[in-house]
Amino acid sequence: MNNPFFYPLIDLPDMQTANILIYDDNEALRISMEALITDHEDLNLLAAKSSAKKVIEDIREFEPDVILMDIDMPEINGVEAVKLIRKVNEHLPVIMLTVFDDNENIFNAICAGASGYILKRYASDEIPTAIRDVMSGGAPMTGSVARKVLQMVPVAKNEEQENYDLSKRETELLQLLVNGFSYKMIGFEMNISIDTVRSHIKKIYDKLHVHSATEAVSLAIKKRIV
Amino acid sequence: MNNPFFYPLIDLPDMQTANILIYDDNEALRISMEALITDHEDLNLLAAKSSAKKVIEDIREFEPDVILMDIDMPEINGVEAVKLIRKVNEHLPVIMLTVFDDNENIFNAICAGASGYILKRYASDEIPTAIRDVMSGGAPMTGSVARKVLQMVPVAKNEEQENYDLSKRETELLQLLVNGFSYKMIGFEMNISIDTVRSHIKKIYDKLHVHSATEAVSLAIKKRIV
DNA sequence: CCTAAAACCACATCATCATGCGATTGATAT
DNA sequence: ATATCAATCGCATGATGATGTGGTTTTAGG
Repeated sequence: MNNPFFYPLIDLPDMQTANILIYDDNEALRISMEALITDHEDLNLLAAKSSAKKVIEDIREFEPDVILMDIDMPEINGVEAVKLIRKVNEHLPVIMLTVFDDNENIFNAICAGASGYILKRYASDEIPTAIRDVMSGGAPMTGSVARKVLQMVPVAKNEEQENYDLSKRETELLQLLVNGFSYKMIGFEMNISIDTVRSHIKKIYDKLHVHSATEAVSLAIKKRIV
Repeated sequence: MNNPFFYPLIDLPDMQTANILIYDDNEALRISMEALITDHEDLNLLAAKSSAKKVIEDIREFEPDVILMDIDMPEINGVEAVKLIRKVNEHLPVIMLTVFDDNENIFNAICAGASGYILKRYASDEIPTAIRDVMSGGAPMTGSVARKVLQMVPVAKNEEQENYDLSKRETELLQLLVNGFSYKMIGFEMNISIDTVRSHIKKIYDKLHVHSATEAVSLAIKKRIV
Protein backbone atom coordinates (compact mmCIF):
# COMPACT_ATOMS: atom_id res chain seq x y z
CA MET A 1 0.00 0.00 0.00
CA ASN A 2 1.41 3.31 -1.02
CA ASN A 3 0.31 5.48 1.82
CA PRO A 4 2.21 8.10 3.80
CA PHE A 5 0.56 6.80 6.91
CA PHE A 6 2.16 3.44 6.56
CA TYR A 7 5.53 4.20 7.94
CA PRO A 8 8.16 1.61 7.23
CA LEU A 9 7.58 -1.06 9.79
CA ILE A 10 10.11 -1.78 12.43
CA ASP A 11 13.31 -2.84 10.83
CA LEU A 12 13.87 -6.36 11.95
CA PRO A 13 17.51 -6.72 11.18
CA ASP A 14 19.38 -9.86 11.97
CA MET A 15 16.64 -11.29 14.17
CA GLN A 16 18.60 -14.21 15.40
CA THR A 17 17.20 -17.18 17.19
CA ALA A 18 15.96 -16.57 20.70
CA ASN A 19 17.18 -19.15 23.17
CA ILE A 20 14.56 -19.76 25.75
CA LEU A 21 14.42 -21.20 29.21
CA ILE A 22 11.07 -22.04 30.74
CA TYR A 23 9.97 -22.48 34.35
CA ASP A 24 6.55 -23.86 35.07
CA ASP A 25 5.46 -26.51 37.48
CA ASN A 26 2.58 -27.64 35.29
CA GLU A 27 3.81 -30.42 33.06
CA ALA A 28 1.01 -30.22 30.53
CA LEU A 29 1.72 -26.59 30.09
CA ARG A 30 5.42 -27.15 29.68
CA ILE A 31 4.74 -29.68 26.94
CA SER A 32 2.41 -27.28 25.18
CA MET A 33 4.95 -24.53 25.38
CA GLU A 34 7.53 -26.80 23.83
CA ALA A 35 5.15 -27.49 20.97
CA LEU A 36 4.39 -23.85 20.55
CA ILE A 37 8.02 -22.88 20.48
CA THR A 38 9.14 -25.55 18.08
CA ASP A 39 6.45 -24.22 15.75
CA HIS A 40 8.47 -21.05 15.39
CA GLU A 41 11.73 -21.12 13.57
CA ASP A 42 13.22 -18.20 15.38
CA LEU A 43 12.52 -19.62 18.80
CA ASN A 44 14.65 -22.28 20.39
CA LEU A 45 13.82 -24.00 23.64
CA LEU A 46 16.86 -24.74 25.74
CA ALA A 47 15.01 -26.38 28.59
CA ALA A 48 11.70 -26.39 30.39
CA LYS A 49 11.99 -26.96 34.11
CA SER A 50 9.45 -27.50 36.82
CA SER A 51 11.24 -25.56 39.51
CA ALA A 52 13.22 -22.35 39.59
CA LYS A 53 15.30 -23.54 42.50
CA LYS A 54 18.43 -23.77 40.44
CA VAL A 55 17.70 -20.84 38.18
CA ILE A 56 21.07 -19.22 38.72
CA GLU A 57 22.98 -22.35 37.85
CA ASP A 58 20.65 -22.94 34.91
CA ILE A 59 21.38 -19.52 33.51
CA ARG A 60 25.07 -20.13 33.74
CA GLU A 61 24.67 -23.50 32.05
CA PHE A 62 22.23 -22.64 29.28
CA GLU A 63 22.92 -18.96 28.73
CA PRO A 64 19.36 -18.16 27.65
CA ASP A 65 18.30 -15.01 25.83
CA VAL A 66 14.90 -14.99 27.42
CA ILE A 67 13.27 -16.65 30.38
CA LEU A 68 9.60 -17.49 30.66
CA MET A 69 8.71 -17.72 34.30
CA ASP A 70 5.51 -18.95 35.84
CA ILE A 71 4.60 -16.97 38.92
CA ASP A 72 2.82 -19.60 40.89
CA MET A 73 5.26 -22.34 41.64
CA PRO A 74 5.98 -24.34 44.76
CA GLU A 75 9.33 -24.14 46.52
CA ILE A 76 10.38 -20.88 44.96
CA ASN A 77 7.85 -18.69 43.23
CA GLY A 78 8.41 -16.70 40.09
CA VAL A 79 8.77 -13.35 41.76
CA GLU A 80 11.47 -14.60 44.08
CA ALA A 81 13.19 -16.20 41.14
CA VAL A 82 13.27 -12.89 39.28
CA LYS A 83 14.81 -11.21 42.27
CA LEU A 84 17.51 -13.84 42.32
CA ILE A 85 18.13 -13.40 38.62
CA ARG A 86 18.37 -9.64 38.95
CA LYS A 87 21.08 -10.00 41.51
CA VAL A 88 23.37 -11.63 39.00
CA ASN A 89 22.02 -10.24 35.74
CA GLU A 90 20.52 -6.82 35.42
CA HIS A 91 19.16 -7.15 31.92
CA LEU A 92 18.27 -10.74 31.08
CA PRO A 93 14.66 -10.51 29.90
CA VAL A 94 12.23 -12.36 32.09
CA ILE A 95 8.63 -12.67 31.00
CA MET A 96 6.21 -13.60 33.71
CA LEU A 97 3.42 -16.05 33.01
CA THR A 98 0.43 -16.18 35.24
CA VAL A 99 -3.23 -16.89 35.43
CA PHE A 100 -3.78 -14.01 37.80
CA ASP A 101 -3.80 -10.40 36.85
CA ASP A 102 -4.37 -8.92 40.29
CA ASN A 103 -2.53 -5.77 41.20
CA GLU A 104 -0.57 -7.41 43.96
CA ASN A 105 1.06 -9.97 41.70
CA ILE A 106 1.74 -7.57 38.91
CA PHE A 107 3.18 -4.98 41.19
CA ASN A 108 5.47 -7.43 42.88
CA ALA A 109 6.68 -8.86 39.61
CA ILE A 110 7.36 -5.46 38.14
CA CYS A 111 9.17 -4.29 41.22
CA ALA A 112 11.20 -7.47 41.27
CA GLY A 113 12.43 -6.57 37.83
CA ALA A 114 10.29 -8.57 35.42
CA SER A 115 10.51 -7.43 31.81
CA GLY A 116 7.03 -8.42 30.79
CA TYR A 117 3.88 -9.88 32.17
CA ILE A 118 1.43 -11.90 30.15
CA LEU A 119 -1.59 -13.90 31.08
CA LYS A 120 -1.60 -17.60 30.37
CA ARG A 121 -4.98 -17.46 28.78
CA TYR A 122 -3.50 -15.39 25.99
CA ALA A 123 -0.18 -17.17 26.09
CA SER A 124 -0.48 -19.17 22.88
CA ASP A 125 -1.17 -15.99 21.01
CA GLU A 126 1.21 -13.70 22.71
CA ILE A 127 4.26 -15.61 23.72
CA PRO A 128 5.99 -15.59 20.37
CA THR A 129 5.34 -11.89 19.99
CA ALA A 130 6.33 -11.23 23.55
CA ILE A 131 9.63 -12.99 23.13
CA ARG A 132 10.50 -11.02 20.04
CA ASP A 133 9.37 -7.96 21.89
CA VAL A 134 11.70 -8.28 24.85
CA MET A 135 14.50 -9.30 22.53
CA SER A 136 14.22 -5.96 20.82
CA GLY A 137 14.02 -3.96 24.00
CA GLY A 138 10.28 -3.92 24.52
CA ALA A 139 8.22 -4.81 27.54
CA PRO A 140 5.34 -7.02 26.55
CA MET A 141 2.19 -7.10 28.56
CA THR A 142 -1.40 -7.89 28.08
CA GLY A 143 -3.58 -4.84 27.68
CA SER A 144 -5.29 -5.23 31.01
CA VAL A 145 -1.93 -5.64 32.69
CA ALA A 146 -0.65 -2.51 31.04
CA ARG A 147 -3.59 -0.60 32.36
CA LYS A 148 -2.91 -1.79 35.86
CA VAL A 149 0.68 -0.77 35.56
CA LEU A 150 -0.44 2.64 34.44
CA GLN A 151 -2.52 2.93 37.55
CA MET A 152 0.58 2.31 39.60
CA VAL A 153 2.38 5.18 38.02
CA PRO A 154 2.93 7.78 40.67
CA VAL A 155 0.42 10.37 41.46
CA ALA A 156 -0.41 13.53 39.69
CA LYS A 157 -2.90 12.01 37.25
CA ASN A 158 -5.11 14.97 36.51
CA GLU A 159 -3.89 16.88 39.52
CA GLU A 160 -3.46 20.45 38.28
CA GLN A 161 0.29 20.37 37.99
CA GLU A 162 0.63 23.47 40.15
CA ASN A 163 3.15 25.95 38.96
CA TYR A 164 5.19 27.37 41.77
CA ASP A 165 7.10 29.65 39.46
CA LEU A 166 10.51 28.93 40.85
CA SER A 167 13.36 30.57 39.00
CA LYS A 168 16.14 28.48 37.55
CA ARG A 169 18.50 29.28 40.35
CA GLU A 170 15.85 28.63 42.96
CA THR A 171 15.06 25.24 41.50
CA GLU A 172 18.73 24.41 41.51
CA LEU A 173 19.01 25.37 45.13
CA LEU A 174 15.92 23.43 46.09
CA GLN A 175 17.41 20.40 44.48
CA LEU A 176 20.44 20.65 46.70
CA LEU A 177 18.24 21.11 49.73
CA VAL A 178 16.36 17.96 48.79
CA ASN A 179 19.64 16.14 48.68
CA GLY A 180 20.28 17.07 52.27
CA PHE A 181 22.75 19.89 51.78
CA SER A 182 23.12 22.45 54.54
CA TYR A 183 23.11 26.16 53.78
CA LYS A 184 26.85 26.15 54.05
CA MET A 185 27.22 23.29 51.60
CA ILE A 186 24.75 24.84 49.21
CA GLY A 187 26.65 28.09 49.25
CA PHE A 188 29.86 26.28 48.51
CA GLU A 189 28.28 24.19 45.78
CA MET A 190 26.62 27.14 44.07
CA ASN A 191 29.46 29.52 44.69
CA ILE A 192 27.39 32.05 46.55
CA SER A 193 27.49 33.37 50.08
CA ILE A 194 25.45 31.79 52.81
CA ASP A 195 23.43 34.95 53.05
CA THR A 196 22.44 34.61 49.44
CA VAL A 197 21.42 31.06 50.16
CA ARG A 198 19.19 32.34 52.94
CA SER A 199 17.78 34.94 50.63
CA HIS A 200 16.93 32.38 47.97
CA ILE A 201 15.53 29.94 50.48
CA LYS A 202 13.20 32.52 51.90
CA LYS A 203 11.85 33.26 48.45
CA ILE A 204 11.41 29.58 47.77
CA TYR A 205 9.50 29.13 51.00
CA ASP A 206 7.25 32.02 50.09
CA LYS A 207 6.55 30.56 46.69
CA LEU A 208 5.92 27.07 48.01
CA HIS A 209 3.94 28.37 50.96
CA VAL A 210 6.04 26.50 53.49
CA HIS A 211 8.06 27.51 56.51
CA SER A 212 10.76 24.92 56.89
CA ALA A 213 13.25 22.88 54.96
CA THR A 214 11.49 19.62 55.67
CA GLU A 215 8.23 20.92 54.32
CA ALA A 216 9.97 22.24 51.25
CA VAL A 217 11.75 18.96 50.62
CA SER A 218 8.61 16.96 51.10
CA LEU A 219 6.62 19.16 48.77
CA ALA A 220 9.38 19.26 46.19
CA ILE A 221 9.54 15.51 45.95
CA LYS A 222 5.85 14.84 46.10
CA LYS A 223 4.94 17.48 43.55
CA ARG A 224 7.88 16.48 41.41
CA ILE A 225 9.27 19.97 41.35
CA VAL A 226 12.65 18.35 41.46
CA MET B 1 -5.59 -27.91 18.08
CA ASN B 2 -6.58 -29.99 21.04
CA ASN B 3 -4.08 -28.86 23.56
CA PRO B 4 -4.49 -27.97 27.21
CA PHE B 5 -2.15 -25.08 26.67
CA PHE B 6 -4.46 -23.40 24.28
CA TYR B 7 -6.83 -21.82 26.67
CA PRO B 8 -10.03 -20.60 25.15
CA LEU B 9 -9.13 -17.29 23.62
CA ILE B 10 -10.54 -14.10 24.92
CA ASP B 11 -14.28 -14.23 24.63
CA LEU B 12 -15.17 -11.43 22.29
CA PRO B 13 -18.83 -11.09 23.06
CA ASP B 14 -20.95 -8.43 21.50
CA MET B 15 -17.98 -6.45 20.19
CA GLN B 16 -19.97 -3.52 18.96
CA THR B 17 -18.69 -0.85 16.67
CA ALA B 18 -16.18 1.56 18.13
CA ASN B 19 -16.95 5.18 17.38
CA ILE B 20 -13.76 7.09 16.94
CA LEU B 21 -12.70 10.68 17.06
CA ILE B 22 -9.29 11.64 15.74
CA TYR B 23 -7.09 14.67 16.41
CA ASP B 24 -4.02 15.20 14.30
CA ASP B 25 -2.74 18.31 12.62
CA ASN B 26 -1.15 16.36 9.78
CA GLU B 27 -3.65 16.10 6.98
CA ALA B 28 -2.00 13.26 5.13
CA LEU B 29 -2.01 11.27 8.30
CA ARG B 30 -5.64 12.00 8.98
CA ILE B 31 -6.57 10.77 5.53
CA SER B 32 -4.58 7.62 6.02
CA MET B 33 -6.21 7.00 9.33
CA GLU B 34 -9.60 7.35 7.71
CA ALA B 35 -8.63 4.76 5.12
CA LEU B 36 -7.29 2.45 7.77
CA ILE B 37 -10.40 2.72 9.88
CA THR B 38 -12.88 2.24 7.04
CA ASP B 39 -10.99 -0.96 6.27
CA HIS B 40 -12.27 -2.37 9.54
CA GLU B 41 -15.90 -3.18 9.91
CA ASP B 42 -15.97 -2.75 13.64
CA LEU B 43 -14.42 0.70 13.55
CA ASN B 44 -16.35 3.82 12.74
CA LEU B 45 -14.79 7.21 12.24
CA LEU B 46 -16.94 10.02 13.57
CA ALA B 47 -14.58 12.83 12.66
CA ALA B 48 -10.92 13.63 12.15
CA LYS B 49 -9.96 17.11 13.24
CA SER B 50 -6.78 19.09 12.96
CA SER B 51 -7.03 20.80 16.30
CA ALA B 52 -8.10 19.74 19.75
CA LYS B 53 -9.19 23.21 20.65
CA LYS B 54 -12.83 22.28 20.75
CA VAL B 55 -12.34 18.79 22.09
CA ILE B 56 -14.85 19.21 24.87
CA GLU B 57 -17.59 20.41 22.55
CA ASP B 58 -16.65 17.71 20.06
CA ILE B 59 -17.08 15.02 22.67
CA ARG B 60 -20.49 16.34 23.57
CA GLU B 61 -21.45 16.46 19.91
CA PHE B 62 -20.05 13.15 18.65
CA GLU B 63 -20.08 11.06 21.80
CA PRO B 64 -17.09 8.97 20.77
CA ASP B 65 -16.12 5.65 22.32
CA VAL B 66 -12.44 6.24 21.75
CA ILE B 67 -10.25 9.20 20.94
CA LEU B 68 -7.01 9.04 19.02
CA MET B 69 -4.91 12.02 19.94
CA ASP B 70 -1.73 13.23 18.39
CA ILE B 71 0.64 14.66 20.95
CA ASP B 72 2.39 17.24 18.87
CA MET B 73 -0.15 19.74 17.71
CA PRO B 74 -0.09 23.51 17.54
CA GLU B 75 -2.46 25.63 19.60
CA ILE B 76 -3.26 22.95 22.10
CA ASN B 77 -1.12 19.85 22.37
CA GLY B 78 -2.33 16.35 23.00
CA VAL B 79 -1.33 16.19 26.62
CA GLU B 80 -3.20 19.36 27.44
CA ALA B 81 -6.18 18.04 25.54
CA VAL B 82 -6.20 14.87 27.63
CA LYS B 83 -6.15 16.92 30.79
CA LEU B 84 -9.15 18.83 29.56
CA ILE B 85 -10.95 15.62 28.70
CA ARG B 86 -10.22 14.12 32.08
CA LYS B 87 -11.83 17.05 33.77
CA VAL B 88 -15.17 16.25 32.23
CA ASN B 89 -14.82 12.53 31.61
CA GLU B 90 -12.83 10.25 33.84
CA HIS B 91 -12.96 7.15 31.70
CA LEU B 92 -13.24 8.00 28.01
CA PRO B 93 -10.37 6.09 26.42
CA VAL B 94 -7.75 8.31 24.85
CA ILE B 95 -4.96 6.75 22.86
CA MET B 96 -1.96 8.96 22.30
CA LEU B 97 -0.22 8.97 18.95
CA THR B 98 3.27 10.27 18.67
CA VAL B 99 6.51 9.98 16.83
CA PHE B 100 8.47 10.43 20.01
CA ASP B 101 8.93 7.86 22.67
CA ASP B 102 11.00 9.89 25.08
CA ASN B 103 10.36 9.51 28.77
CA GLU B 104 9.22 13.06 29.18
CA ASN B 105 6.38 12.78 26.71
CA ILE B 106 5.26 9.39 27.87
CA PHE B 107 5.34 10.36 31.47
CA ASN B 108 3.35 13.52 30.88
CA ALA B 109 0.76 11.71 28.82
CA ILE B 110 0.34 8.95 31.34
CA CYS B 111 0.05 11.39 34.20
CA ALA B 112 -2.44 13.43 32.27
CA GLY B 113 -4.60 10.35 32.11
CA ALA B 114 -3.97 8.84 28.69
CA SER B 115 -5.24 5.29 28.29
CA GLY B 116 -2.66 4.15 25.81
CA TYR B 117 0.38 5.35 23.99
CA ILE B 118 1.46 4.08 20.60
CA LEU B 119 4.10 5.20 18.19
CA LYS B 120 3.06 6.41 14.79
CA ARG B 121 5.57 4.26 13.05
CA TYR B 122 3.67 1.23 14.24
CA ALA B 123 0.32 2.90 13.97
CA SER B 124 -1.01 1.11 10.92
CA ASP B 125 -0.37 -2.19 12.59
CA GLU B 126 -1.42 -1.37 16.06
CA ILE B 127 -4.24 1.10 15.94
CA PRO B 128 -7.03 -1.36 15.24
CA THR B 129 -5.78 -3.65 17.96
CA ALA B 130 -5.24 -0.75 20.29
CA ILE B 131 -8.78 0.48 19.83
CA ARG B 132 -10.26 -2.91 20.57
CA ASP B 133 -7.91 -3.10 23.48
CA VAL B 134 -9.00 0.08 25.22
CA MET B 135 -12.61 -0.76 24.47
CA SER B 136 -12.26 -3.92 26.49
CA GLY B 137 -10.49 -2.28 29.38
CA GLY B 138 -6.91 -2.64 28.25
CA ALA B 139 -4.13 -0.11 27.97
CA PRO B 140 -2.37 -0.48 24.68
CA MET B 141 1.20 0.55 24.28
CA THR B 142 4.10 -0.26 22.10
CA GLY B 143 6.60 -2.58 23.70
CA SER B 144 9.26 0.06 24.08
CA VAL B 145 6.74 2.40 25.64
CA ALA B 146 5.65 -0.27 28.06
CA ARG B 147 9.22 -0.73 29.12
CA LYS B 148 9.62 2.96 29.77
CA VAL B 149 6.48 2.98 31.83
CA LEU B 150 7.85 0.10 33.83
CA GLN B 151 10.92 2.11 34.54
CA MET B 152 8.74 4.82 35.98
CA VAL B 153 7.16 2.46 38.41
CA PRO B 154 8.41 3.46 41.80
CA VAL B 155 11.86 2.49 42.79
CA ALA B 156 12.61 -0.64 44.63
CA LYS B 157 13.23 -2.63 41.47
CA ASN B 158 15.85 -5.05 42.62
CA GLU B 159 17.18 -2.66 45.17
CA GLU B 160 17.51 -4.85 48.22
CA GLN B 161 14.53 -3.21 49.88
CA GLU B 162 16.88 -2.01 52.57
CA ASN B 163 15.60 -2.55 56.01
CA TYR B 164 16.40 0.36 58.20
CA ASP B 165 14.88 -1.37 61.16
CA LEU B 166 12.96 1.60 62.44
CA SER B 167 10.75 0.89 65.40
CA LYS B 168 7.07 1.58 65.24
CA ARG B 169 7.39 4.77 67.18
CA GLU B 170 10.31 5.93 65.13
CA THR B 171 8.45 5.36 61.91
CA GLU B 172 5.53 7.29 63.26
CA LEU B 173 7.77 10.16 64.16
CA LEU B 174 9.53 10.12 60.82
CA GLN B 175 6.19 10.37 59.15
CA LEU B 176 5.45 13.55 61.02
CA LEU B 177 8.84 14.91 60.16
CA VAL B 178 8.16 14.23 56.50
CA ASN B 179 4.99 16.21 56.83
CA GLY B 180 6.96 19.22 57.91
CA PHE B 181 6.33 19.10 61.63
CA SER B 182 8.79 20.79 63.95
CA TYR B 183 10.08 19.01 67.04
CA LYS B 184 7.65 20.98 69.11
CA MET B 185 4.71 19.99 66.95
CA ILE B 186 5.82 16.37 66.87
CA GLY B 187 6.06 16.30 70.63
CA PHE B 188 2.58 17.70 70.93
CA GLU B 189 1.20 15.32 68.34
CA MET B 190 2.79 12.25 69.87
CA ASN B 191 2.30 13.33 73.44
CA ILE B 192 5.93 13.17 74.35
CA SER B 193 8.43 15.76 75.47
CA ILE B 194 10.59 17.57 73.00
CA ASP B 195 13.61 15.88 74.49
CA THR B 196 12.14 12.52 73.68
CA VAL B 197 11.59 13.74 70.18
CA ARG B 198 15.24 14.64 69.97
CA SER B 199 16.19 11.28 71.32
CA HIS B 200 14.10 9.45 68.76
CA ILE B 201 15.31 11.64 65.95
CA LYS B 202 18.92 10.96 66.77
CA LYS B 203 18.29 7.23 66.67
CA ILE B 204 16.48 7.58 63.38
CA TYR B 205 19.37 9.52 61.89
CA ASP B 206 21.77 6.86 63.06
CA LYS B 207 19.69 4.12 61.50
CA LEU B 208 19.22 5.98 58.23
CA HIS B 209 22.83 7.13 58.18
CA VAL B 210 21.88 10.77 57.78
CA HIS B 211 22.62 13.93 59.72
CA SER B 212 19.75 16.27 59.07
CA ALA B 213 16.01 16.45 58.80
CA THR B 214 16.08 17.21 55.10
CA GLU B 215 18.20 14.15 54.38
CA ALA B 216 15.93 12.02 56.46
CA VAL B 217 12.82 13.31 54.76
CA SER B 218 14.32 12.87 51.33
CA LEU B 219 15.42 9.33 52.06
CA ALA B 220 12.15 8.45 53.72
CA ILE B 221 10.16 9.45 50.68
CA LYS B 222 12.50 8.07 48.08
CA LYS B 223 12.91 4.73 49.79
CA ARG B 224 9.24 4.66 50.58
CA ILE B 225 9.85 4.15 54.25
CA VAL B 226 6.83 6.28 54.80
C1' DC C 1 15.89 54.39 28.39
C1' DC C 2 13.65 52.51 32.05
C1' DT C 3 11.59 48.91 34.77
C1' DA C 4 10.85 44.49 36.77
C1' DA C 5 12.71 40.42 38.14
C1' DA C 6 16.47 37.50 39.21
C1' DA C 7 20.56 37.01 41.56
C1' DC C 8 23.61 38.53 44.57
C1' DC C 9 25.37 40.15 49.48
C1' DA C 10 25.34 41.81 54.62
C1' DC C 11 23.87 42.02 59.35
C1' DA C 12 20.99 41.00 63.19
C1' DT C 13 18.07 38.20 66.18
C1' DC C 14 15.55 34.55 67.87
C1' DA C 15 14.07 29.86 67.22
C1' DT C 16 15.11 25.41 66.23
C1' DC C 17 18.12 21.62 65.37
C1' DA C 18 22.06 18.29 66.14
C1' DT C 19 24.61 15.99 69.41
C1' DG C 20 26.40 14.12 73.63
C1' DC C 21 25.89 12.28 78.23
C1' DG C 22 23.02 10.27 81.41
C1' DA C 23 18.92 8.03 83.38
C1' DT C 24 14.30 5.35 84.29
C1' DT C 25 10.76 2.11 82.97
C1' DG C 26 8.63 -1.89 80.95
C1' DA C 27 8.55 -5.68 77.68
C1' DT C 28 10.89 -9.61 75.74
C1' DA C 29 13.96 -12.97 74.89
C1' DT C 30 17.72 -16.05 76.55
C1' DA D 1 17.41 -13.32 86.36
C1' DT D 2 19.18 -10.60 83.57
C1' DA D 3 20.45 -8.63 79.43
C1' DT D 4 18.68 -6.17 75.63
C1' DC D 5 16.03 -2.73 73.60
C1' DA D 6 12.21 0.44 72.78
C1' DA D 7 10.43 4.37 74.76
C1' DT D 8 10.55 7.93 77.74
C1' DC D 9 12.75 12.35 79.81
C1' DG D 10 16.33 16.09 81.24
C1' DC D 11 20.12 19.23 80.49
C1' DA D 12 23.65 21.65 78.10
C1' DT D 13 26.03 23.62 74.14
C1' DG D 14 27.28 24.93 69.67
C1' DA D 15 25.62 24.94 65.01
C1' DT D 16 22.24 25.87 61.83
C1' DG D 17 17.91 27.61 60.26
C1' DA D 18 14.09 31.19 59.72
C1' DT D 19 12.93 35.81 59.09
C1' DG D 20 13.40 40.78 58.47
C1' DT D 21 15.36 44.86 56.55
C1' DG D 22 18.13 46.95 53.31
C1' DG D 23 21.12 46.99 49.78
C1' DT D 24 23.82 46.35 44.54
C1' DT D 25 24.34 44.28 40.06
C1' DT D 26 22.84 41.97 36.02
C1' DT D 27 19.51 40.63 32.65
C1' DA D 28 15.50 40.77 29.76
C1' DG D 29 11.65 43.39 27.80
C1' DG D 30 8.56 47.17 26.80
